[in-house]
Amino acid sequence: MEKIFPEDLTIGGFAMAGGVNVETIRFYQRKGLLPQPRKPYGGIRRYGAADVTRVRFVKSAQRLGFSLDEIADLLRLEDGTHCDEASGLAESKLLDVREKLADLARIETALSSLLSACRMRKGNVSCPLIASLQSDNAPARSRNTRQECRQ
Amino acid sequence: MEKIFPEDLTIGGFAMAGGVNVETIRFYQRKGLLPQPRKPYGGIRRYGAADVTRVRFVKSAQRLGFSLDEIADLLRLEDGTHCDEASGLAESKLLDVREKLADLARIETALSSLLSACRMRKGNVSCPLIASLQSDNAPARSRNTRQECRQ
DNA sequence: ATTACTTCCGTAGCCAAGTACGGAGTCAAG
DNA sequence: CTTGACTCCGTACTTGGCTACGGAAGTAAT
Repeated sequence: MEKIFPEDLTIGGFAMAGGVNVETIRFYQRKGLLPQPRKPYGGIRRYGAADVTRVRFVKSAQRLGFSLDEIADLLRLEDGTHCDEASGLAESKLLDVREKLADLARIETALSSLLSACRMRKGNVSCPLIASLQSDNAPARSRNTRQECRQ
Repeated sequence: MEKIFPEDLTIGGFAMAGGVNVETIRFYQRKGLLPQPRKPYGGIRRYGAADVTRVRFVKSAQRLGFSLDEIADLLRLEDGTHCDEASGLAESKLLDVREKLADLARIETALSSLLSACRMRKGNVSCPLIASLQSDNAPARSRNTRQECRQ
């Protein structure tokens, strides 16, 4: 009832399970994002659930704006490096992630308030989307910077 | 005391204020991400604070994993479109943003617990970074999927 | 008016991240 | 033991997002 394939996908099945295409798998192997499993003597390589997990992680992190190189860093954190080597990296990534969280949260607020305002059809609701990512540098006299949804 | 230039940057100053290079400004204009201000008769275009705000928004959204096309969508939300046309788009972007938030939050948790574990030098702390983005598809029998930091 | 610095505009080049291609080898079914 | 589908591997092409280049024209200081 759980999972039928425990450890023996070919690259085709692996790609499908990971939601990417075969060439992408090979590309990631070349970049070192995925390990290349031993080839059983002139034969065909096999892949398991851990590989699928890993490729999905790559794709998710990518949607969050990390580059493949940054993702490689993250993966090195998880893999067998010493904790003390890793922790500096982890720390900087953590700051990075927290900034992204804050920015996203601001966008979320802006979008959802925009939506609820539009839903109750008040007309002329303000659309503070762009302003949502301001935070630091304030233009102060916002004459023409604040725009309105045309009812 | 507030801002010295209210509305009259040349493209060079604009680019500098936005933290991008001049060519990027032009590129965004071609893509429709920035409006091209009227050219005052065979002369040179001027830009203001609102433009700077806008280009910064683009850069921030990009760091969050949005493509220029998606950002154009977001900008259309803010600009003069009808609320009712916009709200469908806003809704789907909101879902998108919320997924990203959740993923980022999971990464954040994983990173910070990794860090604090490493700091108190317990040795053999687990590195649940990859697992953090799992949520839906569980490989169930995690035999070799869970790895450890080598002390 | 000359000089030095921009701007303008079009076109071309660059890098990251894939995606496609083609020929040779492998493998399971019939 | 052939056929069809797949793998392997190298190389080449594509797309998105810039970045650089080059010549003409504007502009500011000397």
